[in-house]
Amino acid sequence: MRILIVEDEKLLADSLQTMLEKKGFDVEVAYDGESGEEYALLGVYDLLILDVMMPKMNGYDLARQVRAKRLGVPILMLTARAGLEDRIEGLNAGADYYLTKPFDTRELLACINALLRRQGSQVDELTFGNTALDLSTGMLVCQSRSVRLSAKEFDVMRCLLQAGQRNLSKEVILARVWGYDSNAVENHVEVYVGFLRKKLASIGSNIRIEAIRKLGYHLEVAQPC
Amino acid sequence: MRILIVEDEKLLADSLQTMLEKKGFDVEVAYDGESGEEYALLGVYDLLILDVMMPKMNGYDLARQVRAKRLGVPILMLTARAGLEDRIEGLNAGADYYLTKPFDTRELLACINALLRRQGSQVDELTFGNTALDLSTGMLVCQSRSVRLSAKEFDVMRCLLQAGQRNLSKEVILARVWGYDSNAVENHVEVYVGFLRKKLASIGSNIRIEAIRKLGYHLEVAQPC
DNA sequence: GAATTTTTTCAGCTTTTTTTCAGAAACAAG
DNA sequence: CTTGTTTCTGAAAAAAAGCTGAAAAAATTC
Repeated sequence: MRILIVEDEKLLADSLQTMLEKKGFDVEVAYDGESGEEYALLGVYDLLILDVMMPKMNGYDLARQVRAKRLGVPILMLTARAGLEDRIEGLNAGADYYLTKPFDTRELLACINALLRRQGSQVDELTFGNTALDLSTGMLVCQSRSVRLSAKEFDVMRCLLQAGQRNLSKEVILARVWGYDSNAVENHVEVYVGFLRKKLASIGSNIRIEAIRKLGYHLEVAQPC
Repeated sequence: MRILIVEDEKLLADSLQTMLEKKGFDVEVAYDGESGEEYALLGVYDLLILDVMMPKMNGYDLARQVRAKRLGVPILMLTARAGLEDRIEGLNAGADYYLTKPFDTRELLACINALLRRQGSQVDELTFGNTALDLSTGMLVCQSRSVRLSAKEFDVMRCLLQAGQRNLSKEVILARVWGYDSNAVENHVEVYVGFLRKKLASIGSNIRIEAIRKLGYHLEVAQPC
């Protein structure tokens, strides 16, 4: 997830960069409007954070340049100018959010998440070992390989991932996936665990679904023997 | 462009409605959280404007419900609660913008425009892969070749393009194209997806309309194998 | 009002998913 | 080692979801 910060207050820019990098973003910084434009127009970023008042080119004009080039990247305006007119100008120039300095770190992060979520570039997933279940597409992903899970496979896998290393009885899985009052039997769970084990193996996952007699299932990371 | 306002202060709600209708939007209003939820989950709106403090269900929970149902509709939170924690909760609940009362009409409009712009609702062309849908002529264009889409084909294609790589359930397509109260059935969507696939192929588009069982459809760029 | 286009309906087909079942394998206890 | 139970598994049947072509109905155009 690549973020470009365009901000002339070096101190603020750098602390922002540090903070966002800690959160796992890939951050680059430009210290004036013109070089900011140069970077932004590369079109490689998932989010732009722009200051308004900057040397050489202000944030509004930079936003307009970006939009004129038809780049759809979300833009977060970050500025000390709190006036109503400023906010309106910012939004009309093509910004997607207008945040006023001084701002709280958690609020900034919430904004960033909201903007990335909207772009669909934020994935929500459950992970265990080297494997992730993408909750929006129902794909089981391990490094570069992935398989699609059917609806029931997905439900069972999600239960297991939510429980993690904790144990889950077949009864509970049955109730959560097939419903409390269905007439499904425990063999259904066994069959689906079988399906899942095959698919996990097919993408080279190190997740093992471990059975414990009379108790149920739980996940483990396979030991390299 | 359909907007749903969920707001219990009748006076405010109605003046908002009037104002937005003057601007050419198609506006509906719900006066409490529960009926708001009912409307919102129909999936037919292009924007939700939610108050936070409401009888029966608050705006945060409503936003969470909408997101839980995987609806990507933009949400604008409109509220008197100006606190930092409130803003953060709102954004994390799934809102896209947090505007504090009292607000200026022009600012609200700028926000609405920003949100709709992001959805691609105000451009005159939607593109994906090597193919574009011209919204003014209803032509599907791929390089030099193009076909005209019928009205329904156009509506379905627009939904799909707006969602892009994100998934769209048949239910939502049905609601957006045929209306939530029509007696259209899911096979209609299947038939139209069939029509669109034929037309896409006929102009050499690299867009594939991918079906995912139980989930719906989404677009992909066909890989050159 | 005839011709054309668009939309709806529907039945049958293919594919995928889910269920069923019976036998094999694994395990724990005596 | 045997026994009884539990879990695993592969194959087959059943059900569900999606696709498609053709025809009927409705709307639009000329």
